[in-house]
Amino acid sequence: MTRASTRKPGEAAGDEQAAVPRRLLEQATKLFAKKGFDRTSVQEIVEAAGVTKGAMYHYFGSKDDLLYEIYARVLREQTRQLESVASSGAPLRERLAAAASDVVVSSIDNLDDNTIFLQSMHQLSPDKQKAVRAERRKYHERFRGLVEEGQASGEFRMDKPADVVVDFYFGSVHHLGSWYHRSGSLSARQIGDHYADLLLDALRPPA
Amino acid sequence: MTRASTRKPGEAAGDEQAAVPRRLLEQATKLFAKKGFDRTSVQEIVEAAGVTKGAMYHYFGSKDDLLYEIYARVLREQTRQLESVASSGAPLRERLAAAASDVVVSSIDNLDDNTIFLQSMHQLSPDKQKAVRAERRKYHERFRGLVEEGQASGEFRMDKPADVVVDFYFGSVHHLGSWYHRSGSLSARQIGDHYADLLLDALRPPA
DNA sequence: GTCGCCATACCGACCGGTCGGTGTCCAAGG
DNA sequence: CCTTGGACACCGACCGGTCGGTATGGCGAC
Repeated sequence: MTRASTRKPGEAAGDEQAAVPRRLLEQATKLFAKKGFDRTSVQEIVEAAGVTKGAMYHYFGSKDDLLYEIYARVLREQTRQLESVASSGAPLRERLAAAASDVVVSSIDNLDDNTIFLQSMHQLSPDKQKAVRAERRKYHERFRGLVEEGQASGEFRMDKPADVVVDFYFGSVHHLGSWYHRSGSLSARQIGDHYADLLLDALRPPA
Repeated sequence: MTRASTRKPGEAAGDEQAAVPRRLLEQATKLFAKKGFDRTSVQEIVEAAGVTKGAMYHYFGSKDDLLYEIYARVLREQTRQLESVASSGAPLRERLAAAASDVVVSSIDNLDDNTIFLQSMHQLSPDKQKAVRAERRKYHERFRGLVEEGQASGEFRMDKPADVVVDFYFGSVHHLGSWYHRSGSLSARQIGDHYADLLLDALRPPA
């Protein structure tokens, strides 16, 4: 009954039939963002992905694993992007502005992941939660390094601790999902640039 | 077995034996903040409060109601505080700075409520969620009014939409719970003043 | 008596995870 | 060429346990 089955397992199958693990992750992301982790049953996920529980527990050890994989994917991508921007040869202010704007744009592009991050992280098992926090911490530290660099060079004000500034900014970023809607009049890039402006201007030395 | 029961219901009972609804709300707040709404069973709440499910369902219609009451209490208090600060006769910048700093301090004083707000709002029934959002919206609009007032008078930059600025700032505030710890070296008021400074300085007209 | 307040016992729904089995493909043996 | 066997991918019925909510009854105050 399975059509087009002359396909190597694990192989990408054009753009019609995605691999099962990917479909699972994709649907789980949507459902977790819409109803929350605890309110989404494994049954719902597998139905949305068009498979059965057997398939899911074949690829993932638990429902927790599913959530963890979603996090890990997002974190890897954001860290990669930050590293690439932060280590370019551009002037500091430009690098910080680009990093600040980019993280907004990518957060909006993947609003679902962002929402899940916000709402469901504390529902992970303690050890996996620790792993996520560690990765996240590395990201924040890299970003903080940029702020400190500007403070050391005198470009930025020094009367605000860099870590407070970083938490201040990422609070704003993480909360995008609670108010941003595609139907709004501002594009993701516009929001990103506004946010980056606000951050950079808040960092100007006081008059 | 209930001692000291010669007490009018609804009456405050010294400082030893709080009223049952209050105890329920108090313990529910702690547990929701620690484990999340869905992970906290009604059984755990009533045990922590020293009563049984019969008592809880006598005072509250559902587990949802408990959560809703917690929200409503916080929102009433924050709105009251903002109104009082915003309508004083002080200069605009002082009023906005006070409002911005106060909301940080009160968010830190009640970190549990703040955490719950962040994590569990979407688990309310749709109509109650709507009620909470409406109240919250009123709060944001009042705050935005201050920003717009400063833009109209030329004190603040006009190239950033006021609602973006407000969402930017409250994102930061809502996320305090995810990083602030009492053990840190900064007091609630210090954080509040830093945040208010960052907001006010970000609003300075660009050079 | 009856009314507010609460305890106890219990129900039905549902959920994450398991487990024995099935269909398919490929490689080796004859 | 056909057979065998076993690795892989997946199915779906089922289980133990938990949870929100309810029905009933008791008890003290008026």
